[in-house]
Amino acid sequence: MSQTAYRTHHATEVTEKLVGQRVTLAGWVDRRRDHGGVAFIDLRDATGLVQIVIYDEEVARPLRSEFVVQVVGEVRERPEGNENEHLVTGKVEVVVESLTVLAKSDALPFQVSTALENEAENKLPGEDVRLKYRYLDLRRPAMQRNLKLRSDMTRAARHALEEMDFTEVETPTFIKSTPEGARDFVVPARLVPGSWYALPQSPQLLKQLLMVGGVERYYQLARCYRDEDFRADRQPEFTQLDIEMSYVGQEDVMAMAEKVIAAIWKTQGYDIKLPIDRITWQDAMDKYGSDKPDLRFGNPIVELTDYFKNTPFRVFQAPYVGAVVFPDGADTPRRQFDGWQEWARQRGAKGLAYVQFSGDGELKGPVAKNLSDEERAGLKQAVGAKDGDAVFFAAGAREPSQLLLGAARVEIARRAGLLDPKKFAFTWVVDFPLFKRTDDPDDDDVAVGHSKWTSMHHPFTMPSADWIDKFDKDPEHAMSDSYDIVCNGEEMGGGSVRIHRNDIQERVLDVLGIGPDEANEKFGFLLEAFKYGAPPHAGIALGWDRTVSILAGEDSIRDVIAFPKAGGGRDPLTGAPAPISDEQRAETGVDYDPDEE
RNA sequence: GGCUCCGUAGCUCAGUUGGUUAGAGCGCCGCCCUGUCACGGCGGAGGUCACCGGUUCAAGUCCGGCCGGAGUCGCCA
Repeated sequence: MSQTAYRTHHATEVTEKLVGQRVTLAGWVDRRRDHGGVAFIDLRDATGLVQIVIYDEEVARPLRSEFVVQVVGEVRERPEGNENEHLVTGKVEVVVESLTVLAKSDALPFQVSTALENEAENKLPGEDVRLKYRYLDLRRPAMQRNLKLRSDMTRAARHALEEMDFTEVETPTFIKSTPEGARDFVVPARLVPGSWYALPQSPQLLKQLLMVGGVERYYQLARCYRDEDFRADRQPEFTQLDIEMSYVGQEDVMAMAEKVIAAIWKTQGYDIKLPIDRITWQDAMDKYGSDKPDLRFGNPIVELTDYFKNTPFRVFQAPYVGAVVFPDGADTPRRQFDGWQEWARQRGAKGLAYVQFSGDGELKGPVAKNLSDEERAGLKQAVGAKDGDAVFFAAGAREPSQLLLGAARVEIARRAGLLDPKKFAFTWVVDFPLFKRTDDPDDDDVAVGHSKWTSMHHPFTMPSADWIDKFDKDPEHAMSDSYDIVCNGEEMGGGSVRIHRNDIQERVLDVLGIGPDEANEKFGFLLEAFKYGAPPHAGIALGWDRTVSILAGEDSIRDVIAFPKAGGGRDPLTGAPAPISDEQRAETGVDYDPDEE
């Protein structure tokens, strides 16, 4: 790193090579160890630590944690036996000639010392405290690493895309509300009282307009906004790596995306085997009870509907019966199985039926006695269990049962410690249905559509080739050209071939219950653009925060965002959101009523 | 909006069956210490047990309410 007005070197550049040289360093006092007569300071900068030796008590005594200091001194080898093998700079130290306090620090609300980073029992403060003092939290090496990782990934993605002749285009963040399904954040338009901008949930329609505009290969790190409730992996504003291409089909986009993903993972030394495996949406649901299966481990769901078709057990007389093996779970104490019941109830299920295959081959558990002799005899083979395993069952409607089993499958693996964050299992999920049934067609909150059908992806998704002529005759079975990229049970991103013809777009909208008037009002600009020669196009968007958190091995996307929001959209640091003055409010035109005057 | 969990010192937490003056580690302040590296020693400050009410001779502890936080379901590319 280069020399600046305040330093000649960074901390970790101070190694044996510099012994005998005079250096000037600047950084924080990470820790002070004062022995009276001699004192040591760990000086921390962006690169790491180096030990400073001070013989002058007057200089050492006033120093406190997180003081910003500039140190001039000579590099020398540490005395025999005083090396610190944990530090890159552990063979040397800097003997202070002069030390300047550039800035003092009050006592900290929590400790940020690097030394505490490696101690497992050192617990982080609560997230609210971390976010209130985010600038201190960011000094911690773990956060520094995450921000650097994110930057490295961004650079790699940009580089890979530029190599493939993509053009980065910025799209506006004050737009007309685009119907993606989520609630929009809106901004009052002062100059047009009573009117509002929406912040984009994604640049979907804008990038399609870019395709019409002749930008054949577009990408953007796009900030997106959705006004929905919170989760650990959800923020009201988030970033997508948004990509769109003209004159391509599904395979072209997937091949391109694989190159980008491989380049990103390569920054951390991982070589991803290409092409990435694929699974159909139906298989993912049937085998893993999820449209984003975690494939770091096996143990698929087994369907037993046929097996139990003549069962005497009333609970299993259902449209769907499935099971998932709980390896070596037979000896689980009753209390823990009760815990699983509670776990299932929290997910909205009535419970989680189970049996145990004890070591002597006997079938135990509350469900066992309800089964016929024949069912008991063949069960082990039917579900693929072995002696010593337990098996969980779900029975009822197909999809909720599969989702429950899928969640149980992951929970079993989690408790068994099989979810290694340093192992990455990618898969494409393909062959999605075009539509899904809405639970409540009369629900006013449904942003798009007033029929019993809603888009699985979004309303601009192209039906697959063999459904183009008939998707509106049989919406239930119609398939689409869309694809999700999944890693470790998380949806990293998704995309689709888009509709570029108004006749198809209108038929899709018709299925969704959106008539021509409503379509024109909401996105007539897109339909009009399609009148003037729209090339076939397709694209994908990667949820960038989530992608970074996966590669960083962080559970929460907040740990890879410099200044994330806390729950409820609060920012504990700045206090946003906050009330505005009456004057500000009046200027926004929020209270404008066209019927007055 | 539903469900679960949490709220005790600056931070992380303990606090038994309700029982005297509410504790620990780290941090902070003072003094001592010439080879430490999560240095050490001695001393000290720091608490409306989130808040309101109730039961009780007695409440951090039990009950009701309320506020705040986290997770999750609903919701959400």
